[in-house]
Amino acid sequence: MTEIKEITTNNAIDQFILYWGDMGGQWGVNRSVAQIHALLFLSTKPLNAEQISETLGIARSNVSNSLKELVSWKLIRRVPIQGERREHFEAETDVWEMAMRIAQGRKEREIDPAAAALNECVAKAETEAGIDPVVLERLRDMQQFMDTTNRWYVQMLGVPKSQLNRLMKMGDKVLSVLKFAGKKMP
Amino acid sequence: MTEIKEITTNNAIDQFILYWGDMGGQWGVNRSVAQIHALLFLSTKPLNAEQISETLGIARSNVSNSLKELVSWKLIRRVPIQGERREHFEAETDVWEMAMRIAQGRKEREIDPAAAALNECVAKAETEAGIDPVVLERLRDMQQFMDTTNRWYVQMLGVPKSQLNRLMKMGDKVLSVLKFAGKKMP
DNA sequence: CTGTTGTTTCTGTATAAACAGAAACAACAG
DNA sequence: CTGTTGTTTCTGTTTATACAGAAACAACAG
Repeated sequence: MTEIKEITTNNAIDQFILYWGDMGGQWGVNRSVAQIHALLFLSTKPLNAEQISETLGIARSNVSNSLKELVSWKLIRRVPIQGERREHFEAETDVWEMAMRIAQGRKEREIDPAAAALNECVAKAETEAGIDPVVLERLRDMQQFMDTTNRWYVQMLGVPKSQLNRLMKMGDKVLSVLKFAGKKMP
Repeated sequence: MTEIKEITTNNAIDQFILYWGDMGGQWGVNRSVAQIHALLFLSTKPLNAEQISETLGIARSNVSNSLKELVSWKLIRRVPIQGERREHFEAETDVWEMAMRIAQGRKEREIDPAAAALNECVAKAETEAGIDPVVLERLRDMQQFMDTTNRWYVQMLGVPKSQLNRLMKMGDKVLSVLKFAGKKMP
């Protein structure tokens, strides 16, 4: 495994790590975390912090923190290796499982607090004198939307992967099966 | 409308703007953009850049740029006002429409490029000698997952709001209607 | 108890993003 | 043509985040 920080990156694995790295950046995840995840995702055997640090050219401490974060997301797990003192890690390789875990994490860390904040706002608006009814309505719409989305989200997280897969593959065909009125694209 | 940068923020509208502002921060959107969006979302009449700048205590230039970005996301639109020289703006207030626009924007700016990068990686891996078949398989799984998700996403974006709403409200009941085998939560 | 190995927390530095204010630009009225 | 009003782009500063390296800490072997 080469030092992937170098400019010359010609093999697919390194490129994937690089891409995944700054893709993470665009999301809330920082580069180190995303790169480590990518590395473990493509690794055929568990790796320890040392190896990761060397492979990616990331400081040992940084690796340690990033691993902790990835574990908390349940995207990787500690794996005890026979006759080895130090901890090894391997990634969840089932992509559906992965996606579910990420979705779960984002829900807890971002969506739920946002919903709570919104509820607070609506509650305050309701007791507040002199608030324009139109404004109140908009806040309520927003709240309701968030609520619906959230419920849906939770339920989907509970659906087994295989069924979810099938459901998504159906795409908008579900609509015709459910015999909803109206045409596609109004 | 008070200067919402102040610490004392007791009314619901300002609080919403504040929340929305750093909620945006957690997403890819910066605070200014999100705050302006929030302000317009709750405003009962179109506002011009000047008013926004004063209300939020954000530099005129910053407001201008943020407005441009919001327009590009189609979350707000320019509204000509009778007998007024300067441009006014109003927000899309239908929350479903709003969500669709955001989803659309994120797809174009983030998901599509990510998918393209991934395809490149897989292509490279396929021509590459000495790549572990397991690794190749993982990359392909990832690619396929992304593809499925993407297609689904596109199709859902084409579904009229009312139907989407109904669909989401059904939640996991769709599964039983579709008579999928297997139980919920394996 | 002391040396060794591995992990975590802390601290300063570098990097990138957001932002204000200024300058440049455009449209128009008189 | 010139002054006025509004908009956009540019530039330097501020602020937040990521990060490396050091220090502190823990577990254990001998």
